[in-house]
Amino acid sequence: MLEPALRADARRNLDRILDAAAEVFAELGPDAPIDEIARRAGVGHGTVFRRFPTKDALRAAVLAARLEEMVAFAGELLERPDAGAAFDEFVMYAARCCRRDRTFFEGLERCGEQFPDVARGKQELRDALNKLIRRARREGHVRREVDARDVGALVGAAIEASMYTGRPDAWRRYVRIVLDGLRS
Amino acid sequence: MLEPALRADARRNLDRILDAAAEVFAELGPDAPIDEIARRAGVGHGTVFRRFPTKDALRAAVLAARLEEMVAFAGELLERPDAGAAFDEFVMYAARCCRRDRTFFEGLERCGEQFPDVARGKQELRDALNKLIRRARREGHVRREVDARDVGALVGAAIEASMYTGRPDAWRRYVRIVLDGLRS
DNA sequence: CGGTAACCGGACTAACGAGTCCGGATAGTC
DNA sequence: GACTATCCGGACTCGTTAGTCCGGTTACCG
Repeated sequence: MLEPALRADARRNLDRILDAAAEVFAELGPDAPIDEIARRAGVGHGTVFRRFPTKDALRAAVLAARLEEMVAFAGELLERPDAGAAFDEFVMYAARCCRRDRTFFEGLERCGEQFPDVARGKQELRDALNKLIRRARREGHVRREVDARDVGALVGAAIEASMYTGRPDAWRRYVRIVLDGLRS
Repeated sequence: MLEPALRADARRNLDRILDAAAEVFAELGPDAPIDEIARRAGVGHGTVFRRFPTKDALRAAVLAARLEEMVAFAGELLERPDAGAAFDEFVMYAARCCRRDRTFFEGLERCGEQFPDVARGKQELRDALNKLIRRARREGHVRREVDARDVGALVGAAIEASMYTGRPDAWRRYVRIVLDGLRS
């Protein structure tokens, strides 16, 4: 980044804001009030708006960071010899991400193509996941017509489902049901 | 109901409000503004509030009506000889309901136990669905530990998922994947 | 240290949506 | 057709939240 080196206090506050935003969005969903984020970051809300012109921009920044992590992890899994296990592991990992942050999935859709970082992250994640799927398919571990979008959607759905039912521990079971369904 | 016979105009407006509410909630989600409902019903919003003291109450009325329909349909399916097919058909029917109205599932959770009509409808639906599941299980059509809550949540979530992905036509495929997963 | 550019926070505006209320209109009754 | 209980709609209040702005403060650099 070619930002002209943020002043030390500004840098610190920016980090705090990002952390707080991730936390608050995760807890309260994508419509969480900015004031709550500022409060938790120990900062006036004017400070939030100087860094991020709109709430959408802040959401996008949080999402982009998370996407980057996921892409990196998917890359690691592509090195694993057992394609089926790698696929399953990624799905479980993605499920945990969705679980930690119910904003994640909904946010991805909302941010549309408006934010280049998010758009790029989405594309990279899809590409990586598609590679995992193709490998797993060769081993008969995933049924034909399924692709990254489908898997993403269904996993997100399973997590939301486990929230809805008031059985937050059911998520593993639900993800496994979906994995079985994906097999054929 | 022992309401002392609504005046003709009042009755007409009440019906319009309920229709409009169902339509608007379906389109805009459970946070849809009351003003929009009033506008579509061709009525001032004061009129809406006289019938339903809060937005929650209006939502509850819409939900209760829908639940009643679903319970009736489940009852019919229990007469069918082929338990597996009946179960599948109910799931597809429920999916169509969720699809028509994205408020439906989320609304059910929000309305908690606050509204007796909704609570009763939920219970009746769960009971009926559990009967369908038990019958289907005897035919090996549904795996062990699954119950009505699980099925409802997974189906609802699968529908939402198909919306998110920007592939609104994928819902049949997703529901089928879930059904396969439920089989074992 | 002192000067200055950058930063901070909170008071402010504007928009929006839920719920209240009352003056005027209307349906039903005799 | 007139009377009255009921209903209607829109103007109003109130609370919430996104986004703006500026007076005061603080970190960096020489």
